Amino acid sequence: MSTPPRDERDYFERIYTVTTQVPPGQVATYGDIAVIVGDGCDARVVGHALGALGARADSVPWQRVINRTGGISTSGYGQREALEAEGVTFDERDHVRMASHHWTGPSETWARAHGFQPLPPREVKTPDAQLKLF
DNA sequence: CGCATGACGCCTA
DNA sequence: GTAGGCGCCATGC
Repeated sequence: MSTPPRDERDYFERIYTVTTQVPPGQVATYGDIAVIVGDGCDARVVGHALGALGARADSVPWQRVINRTGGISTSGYGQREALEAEGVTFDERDHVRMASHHWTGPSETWARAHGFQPLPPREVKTPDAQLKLF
């Protein structure tokens, strides 16, 4: 297939759909959502889409989407409060404990069924891995 | 059609 | 580890 035209630039709808898949007690980064949506989607676009939720904020768990540093990018929406209510824990720096709550992405079956892409495995930081350049 | 903005991310100092 | 700058894409005017 050359240049997947897709149906339309339903980036917003796709972003909302993927975000809804994030289970309670877990969080995903804007970049993660962008990768899952694929098709040129970018973390910036994800933030834009979530910001445009409006009344649909009640149907989409936007609170489970945070920045790559594990911090809350929003302000005045009680995002941290909502996450804590789900069991998400924060450290002293107001950062989510990603090691314990970072979403591993949708199941391969679900992703393919909806035309999305599963989240690639994250590199596990190990002391030995640093020495293994190739 | 071009400029400015934004709930981001990566690199460098 | 913290601070600043550039790049990314889509949307709105």
